[in-house]
Amino acid sequence: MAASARRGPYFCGIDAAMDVVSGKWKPLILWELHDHGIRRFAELRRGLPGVSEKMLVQHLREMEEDGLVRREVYPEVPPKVEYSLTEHGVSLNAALTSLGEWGTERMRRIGAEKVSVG
Amino acid sequence: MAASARRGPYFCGIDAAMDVVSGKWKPLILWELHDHGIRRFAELRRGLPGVSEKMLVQHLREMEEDGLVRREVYPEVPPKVEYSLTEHGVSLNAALTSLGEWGTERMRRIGAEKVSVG
DNA sequence: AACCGTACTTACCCGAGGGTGAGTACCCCA
DNA sequence: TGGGGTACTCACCCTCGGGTAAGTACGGTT
Repeated sequence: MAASARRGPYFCGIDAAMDVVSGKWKPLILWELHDHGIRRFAELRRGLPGVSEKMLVQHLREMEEDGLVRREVYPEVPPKVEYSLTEHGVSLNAALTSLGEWGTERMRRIGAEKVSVG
Repeated sequence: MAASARRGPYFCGIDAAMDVVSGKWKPLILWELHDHGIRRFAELRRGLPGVSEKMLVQHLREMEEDGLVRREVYPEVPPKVEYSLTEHGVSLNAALTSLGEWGTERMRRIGAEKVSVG
């Protein structure tokens, strides 16, 4: 508890949306889940080069709380947990596409590099 | 110097766009300038309830560096500085509208309050 | 018996982002 | 003469987001 002071009050819609997406890895998680449909914890970890397990768990939990991500646990002996997007997660992703295009255009403009997976 | 480690490398376009918008007041500044066209420093300060002068200057400078904001100084005796959006600022604002709509919808869903201007 | 892989939790630490409050130079107005 | 308005700068402080590293319970592999 005392985890987050989220859920407003907000200045505007942008503010409310940013609250949910702010976090170093959240847009990437969103994209990864949108791209693959369903991902297990370790798959996500491998898909986000550089993320720590702590942050991945933490972000996933917050996104679950915010209704963006669905978490399904299989009570098997080697643990198995599957993550996927809810309809709200999907629609958020859609709302982010134009921003993504703007960012891509900006990267082109300023000649920024992409992070390499190494 | 040593001001910002911005300008990538980025994971993706979202990342590049978020870099430019991340900052407590930046989306609000963007909106305020889009809404009024041209604003002076003190007008912006009054338009963003709660912002400190330090943060306002700092954000405006970064947004100027990032090519979002145009800063015009009039060498008058009571200082006069006018801020407005560049074409990149305008297009970023446009790219943010769908996100803003998503956020507004989310506020409605969770029943979040708006910040009151007092 | 030792080690890897699953999906985490816990404790600790650091730097940056942001807030507070003061100072600056000049003018206008009461 | 003093207070308010213009647009800032500077120094200090403090929270918190994020990183590192270790521990956990269980089984399959070598």
